Amino acid sequence: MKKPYFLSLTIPYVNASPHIGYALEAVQGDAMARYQRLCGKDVFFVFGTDENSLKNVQAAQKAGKPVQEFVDEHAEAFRELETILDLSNTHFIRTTEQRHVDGSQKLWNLCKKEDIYKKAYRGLYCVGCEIFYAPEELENGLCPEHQTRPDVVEEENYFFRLSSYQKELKQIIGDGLIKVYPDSRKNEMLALIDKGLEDFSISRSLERAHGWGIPVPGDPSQIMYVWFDALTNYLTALDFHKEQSSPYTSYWVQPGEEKREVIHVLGKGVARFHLVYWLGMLLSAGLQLPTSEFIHGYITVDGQKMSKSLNNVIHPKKLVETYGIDAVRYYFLGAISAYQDGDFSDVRFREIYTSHLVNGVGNLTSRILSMIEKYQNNLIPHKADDLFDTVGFWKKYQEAIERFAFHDVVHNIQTLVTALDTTISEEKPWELVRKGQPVEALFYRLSEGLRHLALALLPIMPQTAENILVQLGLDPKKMDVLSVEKEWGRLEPGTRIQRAEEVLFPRLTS
RNA sequence: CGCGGGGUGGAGCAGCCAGGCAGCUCAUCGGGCCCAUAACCCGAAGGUCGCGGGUUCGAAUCCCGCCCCCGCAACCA
Repeated sequence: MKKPYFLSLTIPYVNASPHIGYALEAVQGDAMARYQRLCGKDVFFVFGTDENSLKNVQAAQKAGKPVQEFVDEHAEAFRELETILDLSNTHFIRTTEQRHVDGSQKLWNLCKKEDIYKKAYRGLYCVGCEIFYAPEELENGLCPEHQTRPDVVEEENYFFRLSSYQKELKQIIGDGLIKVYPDSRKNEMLALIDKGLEDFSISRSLERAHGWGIPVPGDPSQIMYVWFDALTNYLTALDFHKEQSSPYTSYWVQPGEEKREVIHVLGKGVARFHLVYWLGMLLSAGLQLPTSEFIHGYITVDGQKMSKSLNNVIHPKKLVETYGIDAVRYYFLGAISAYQDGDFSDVRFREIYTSHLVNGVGNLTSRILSMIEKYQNNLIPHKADDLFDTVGFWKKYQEAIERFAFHDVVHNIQTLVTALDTTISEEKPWELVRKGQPVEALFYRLSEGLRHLALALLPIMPQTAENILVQLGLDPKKMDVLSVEKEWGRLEPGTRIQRAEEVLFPRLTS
């Protein structure tokens, strides 16, 4: 039986169309999911949409549409990322689904009674924005958006007693019971916990929420506020609401499994909610915790933060239309550090596209295949030993990808590309052929090396990788697990290559 | 004294936690090759590793102080 592996992305608000920041997370999560699947695991990979927020209500009003209609349309735009970015997610969750409503209420009810209590919440509220402001956010005491004086509003809300879990959370994160990538985020969270955790509000009045959202169990005057209605998607996607066996049982609980694997992928902005609030909620409910959390940085555009006011927001759909899915995936995974903020610029994108993909992977593939075609009559010659230390290559590759260091993974792949290119230049097969000297061993090494390259590219650029495998005369559908495929010599002599007409990455014209 | 991240050849970054020849990608210059998508390979130039001090045989790396940039600043995801 395959080992279960759960991986989630965060769920974005649907009040705007998806930008490349979300695409970064989606591609990173997808690369990991594909890698784990390659390792033979049974991967439950979910993403979805956060539709309960007041922000969505406001956006719908602005668009002059009923809220449900509005979120339906926008959820679809996010779901489109599946095809736009070639995501391999197995599930999709919308927080307006009934199973999510049921599951969220179930989690609320499971929390210890003493952890949820009512308290007066008081704050500065702007009627125009319909949000509360912290005093320091105001400009001369006025709402920065509307230039009006916010009202002092007080209402009864439910609060979650996070303060009770301070010690436990510190231990869980500090002792590495939950692995946090990268380390710097772990330290940041520990520092945050050390400063003291305050209880947080988990509901809003029905009125203030415009009646939109999930009702608090047993109190119809209150609507759940973000934490219990959004973070819970990780459970409800697994049909947590069901009493009997469900994906929740097999992927989250995994009875009898020694080493559970439950992974959240998220952005730095929501780290504290996932590593503090969410864990606190799970602890209170007596449920098992995730096992790792990977926290990526944000994307800037030409060195600046993406924002509507700067009008520099980039949408993945357009990017993919221009450069192709795999080029976009490659940039996000290889040209940006997985652990820090990264920059996107058109100039750099084109630079990477040309040097790494056109001149690198693409050119190398046609180089090798055309020689097999020309000099070996399209047939893979007899086997020869490994010239490229693929054992060492895979060791580094796996070590890097398992800590989500996709930039290292891609760098490793580039090194293999260079090694293959260098070998060709040094061995000069065309010269050997002219002189009538043996070339079979060299061609086997090159084509088997190319197979390893394609294998390594599967999580990064799935379409390109499969394309190369097909050209090598292999069937990507009939692949074995990575531990078997990464052995040298899997490419059988006599295999007929199927060289494609089109080039892998066309050169940019302008 | 709020928190975090960053400041490394022209550009973008790795290296720092566990001190030991300053590395990668791109760009530039010179050479080679002709299998390949005018691609590829080799070589060269280019850096006071933000600044000042300290520890050490030895510091980009550890310690102290300072400057600059970017996020976040807690019921605002």
